[in-house]
Amino acid sequence: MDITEMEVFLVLCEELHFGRASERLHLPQPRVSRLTASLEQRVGGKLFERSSRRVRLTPLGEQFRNDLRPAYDQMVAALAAARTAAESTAGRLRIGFIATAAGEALNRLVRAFEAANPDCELVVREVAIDVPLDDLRRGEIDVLVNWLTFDEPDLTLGPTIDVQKRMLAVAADHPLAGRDSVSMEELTDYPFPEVPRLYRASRFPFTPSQTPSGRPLTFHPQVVRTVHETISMVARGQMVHLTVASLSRMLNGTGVVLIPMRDLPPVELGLIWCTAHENARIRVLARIASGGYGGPVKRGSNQEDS
Amino acid sequence: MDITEMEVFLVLCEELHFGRASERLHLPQPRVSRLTASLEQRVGGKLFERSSRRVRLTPLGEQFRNDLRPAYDQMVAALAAARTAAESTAGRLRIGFIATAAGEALNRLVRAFEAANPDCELVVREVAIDVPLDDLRRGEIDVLVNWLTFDEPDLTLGPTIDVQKRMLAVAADHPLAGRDSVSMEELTDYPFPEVPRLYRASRFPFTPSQTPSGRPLTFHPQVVRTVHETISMVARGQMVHLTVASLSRMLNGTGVVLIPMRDLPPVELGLIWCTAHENARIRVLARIASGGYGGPVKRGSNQEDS
DNA sequence: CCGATTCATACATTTTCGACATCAATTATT
DNA sequence: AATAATTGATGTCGAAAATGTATGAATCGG
Repeated sequence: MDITEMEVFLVLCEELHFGRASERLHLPQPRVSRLTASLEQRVGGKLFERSSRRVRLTPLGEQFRNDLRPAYDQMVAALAAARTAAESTAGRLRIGFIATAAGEALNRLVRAFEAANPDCELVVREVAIDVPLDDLRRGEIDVLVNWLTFDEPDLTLGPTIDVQKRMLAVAADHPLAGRDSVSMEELTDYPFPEVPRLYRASRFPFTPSQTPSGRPLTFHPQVVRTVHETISMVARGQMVHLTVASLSRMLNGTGVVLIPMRDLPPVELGLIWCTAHENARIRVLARIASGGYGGPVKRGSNQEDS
Repeated sequence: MDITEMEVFLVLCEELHFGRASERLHLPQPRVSRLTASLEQRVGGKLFERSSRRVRLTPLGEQFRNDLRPAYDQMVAALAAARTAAESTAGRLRIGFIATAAGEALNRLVRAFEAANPDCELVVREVAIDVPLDDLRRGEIDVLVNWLTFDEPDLTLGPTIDVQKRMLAVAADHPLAGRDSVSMEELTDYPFPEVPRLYRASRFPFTPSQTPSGRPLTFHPQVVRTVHETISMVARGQMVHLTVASLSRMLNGTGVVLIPMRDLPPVELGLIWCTAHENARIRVLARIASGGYGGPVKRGSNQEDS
């Protein structure tokens, strides 16, 4: 079954003239002859009744045209739809973010994208902090806004949209509460929330498992799932938490305060997506996000830690 | 747009394994790889997310599959239906016959065909004596049962199903009525019904326009359209008519009698169809009709006048 | 009877296809 | 942690198929 044969057949059905059909198809006329003959052999009967002076459909040809025409149109439409889906921004883009990542940087990005791509339906939703990549891999979201600390082989680390200084969250009545800054070395005896495996096995641990000098940290046995659970635990003095400066937004009246970390570099907030699921919408979002900083960064290419 | 690419794509969608897909498609595995890559380039985006260990559809691939699958199935079905229509006897076969051709030979043929091809709906109807080929060419009938006296370029003269001796129909009180036989040479002064052009420009005139010795016949100015009109005119002595022996069936009580023609060869009754519209049903009918006499005879090949 | 139009065919060239060997990446095994 | 096995991608070469140009054959109008 050859698609060219069918295209020739369908055009010839309309033109009923080999010469005109060949012009419409941008094919030499002998080819129209041969392809028609070939299709007739494939079908097993004459499709056209033709002399050098007149071309008409046979009953068989008419039946075949009636059956084939809608199928062919549908096939062309399917290809066109796929091309559109691949190349146009029209469609839907689902952005997932972890609670801590919500902030002005994300809002700016979303607004800029919406303004530039009114034909794209944008869905922005929060994803669980402990399993954000699952949503990405299952295709429930298209892009994840998270700390760029992973190095997964199937993911692309996109542009950075924000950089956050590292802070320690402690209860207001914690011994460290009044300090101007804190070093990791001082934290070995305070329990941290257990870090999901994902954040441990990273190119850049969001929460290190030991201090720069190599001493292990202490981890609280209880699993916390959301940032609010963590804040609650910290407020009650059950644990301390390594977080980012922007968390202050959420701390009003919680009895939790932030202290700058002296020996932890800032973390980058950025876009992450499945390399295989990349599409025009994602590329455009990444381009907008990167602003003047260049295009998306594939895994492996070392992104600079500011 | 290449059909092989799509077949590979659809099979790969099911197998999600290049090796198994290549087996099912009877293609070498490298070709499956290349064709998939080619389709992806055509579409403009990745259709599969693949590592050496796992193959999965991307969202784009899934959409494309959902769109393409029904179109492809429909296309395959269209081709299958056409092949069936071309090669199977299932369907409808419309046989047209002229009134004079009705008789045992036609009945036998119809019964034999019906018995052998119960899946074929047979329609047998009478067609006008003056324009039988129009019905054939317009596709209102598939096969015509008529005297094999034509030589039209677009028609196939099929097998003979009956041979009829030539008779002259005259009124019972006609001067020739009592004769054992008549010669053409005796008929120059009796008016014949006007012969449709079709029957004049033949390889073998059903009604000659002159006697064997070259003397012209006389034709009645009035046009007769059916055999019954002719019988009526003959009965009233308005004309004589060159016909066949089997017409006697219709003459009971009409006051018309038949006299054998001495110097006119018998005519063959046979099948005629549009060469371009030939199909399995027609071929089978022709084979049954020809009995032991061989297959259908194409125009040009001189059929023996018995 | 002649010329114009139109569909079919012949042949040289280019392209594609199939088979094989091999590479690169990933995972299971030891 | 090192190794073997599996799997998809890539390179190459001879064979086969498709393609384009030129030409032939049939029909119709004048």
